[in-house]
Amino acid sequence: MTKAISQTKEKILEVALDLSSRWGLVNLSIGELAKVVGMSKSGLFGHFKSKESLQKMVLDLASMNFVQTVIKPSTKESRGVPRLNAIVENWITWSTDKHQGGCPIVTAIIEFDDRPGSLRDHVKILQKEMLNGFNKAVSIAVDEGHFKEDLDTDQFVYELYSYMIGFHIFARLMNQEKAKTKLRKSFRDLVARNA
Amino acid sequence: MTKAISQTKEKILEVALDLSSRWGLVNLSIGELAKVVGMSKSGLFGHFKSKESLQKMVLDLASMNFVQTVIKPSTKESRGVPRLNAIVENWITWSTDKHQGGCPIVTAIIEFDDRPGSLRDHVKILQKEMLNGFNKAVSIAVDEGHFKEDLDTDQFVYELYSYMIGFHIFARLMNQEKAKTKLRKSFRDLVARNA
DNA sequence: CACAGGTCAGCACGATCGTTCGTATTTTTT
DNA sequence: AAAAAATACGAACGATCGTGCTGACCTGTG
Repeated sequence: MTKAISQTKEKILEVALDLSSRWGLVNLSIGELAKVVGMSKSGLFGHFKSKESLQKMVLDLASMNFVQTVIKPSTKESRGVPRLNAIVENWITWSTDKHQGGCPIVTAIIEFDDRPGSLRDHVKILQKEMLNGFNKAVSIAVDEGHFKEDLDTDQFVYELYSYMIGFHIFARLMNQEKAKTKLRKSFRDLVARNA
Repeated sequence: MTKAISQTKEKILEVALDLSSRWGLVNLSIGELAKVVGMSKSGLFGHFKSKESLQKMVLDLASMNFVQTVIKPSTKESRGVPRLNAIVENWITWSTDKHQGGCPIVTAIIEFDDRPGSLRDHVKILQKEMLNGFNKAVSIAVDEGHFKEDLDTDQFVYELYSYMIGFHIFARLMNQEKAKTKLRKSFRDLVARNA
């Protein structure tokens, strides 16, 4: 399905991801990217047939990294609340330490929420996948008896997701040290009130 | 304190605000803006001495509009929870109907959260003012006896704010019709569990 | 050894960026 | 009415944008 990616291309995408986490995917410049990577603009461009294709690949790398950092480790925790808790903790790490500019997907979400085109569609799909994953994790917690039987999982996910985005802003823009505490408390309460 | 603003300048800023709600403040182009307004690039530019000054004024207009649309009408409601409820309802209107691209400040927050400079500082100040206002409104509700005496108002504001941002994303990117219902339910629960 | 394919640099393209300048026209002040 | 200030324009600036073309170098297959 997924073809092998050359070393150079991989290197380029990593740098591009880091840059776009800070400056956004829209403003990612090929010239600037080439300068940072240390190769010529046209040489770099040759790896992607268009800027849009580059952006899409950056987006996919971001998604892969997100799954690798936030989702996958959580599956090693036991089903239900512990697993949800791991997602929250991994999100804190991901959002704080993994990129210079925080979660690159959050940036993309806001950039593309009113920018029609194939990239918006792609972001939307990735986001829907993530929300579906959250939904499933919450459903598992219901099955495990951690939450009440008639839990509105969509509502639960909306609240959890909102807390996570809120954390991004409080921690990054407002530089609030206490953002982690706030997110953790919000999560504990969310779990408690739906048990 | 604030000097009068000419009609042309006002018109320019209104268009600029609408454009930037869709495409962001960073990507707001003076040439494109001039085209939409219907005047020359240099003529428009003359009103502002730099792009940064233009962006700052757009930001201030956004802030003024936000206060006018979301905050000020809420003060006509009775103190405490009704007033908070009005803020949420006005936010839904503001975020959905007032601009082509949703709340322009949300866009700016994400754009500038990792982009050092005077604009970031400005966004941060505006946001801090807003959060302080929220905090005060919540404190009033405590005084009115709507919430428990020992309420952690910072935590309350964090959760409320997160729900509002979450609404922006669910409604705009995900086009979820049910976003309004979700935000309203979240707010009702937030109020109930802190009463 | 020849040849094909891929990788990369150099150069150039048209477009657009923010900004400056000089100038004509209008408005305000004296 | 004369002088000063504000307003808007067209043209041009250097820089950078995404993209295409050409050719050198490298690698591996026949």
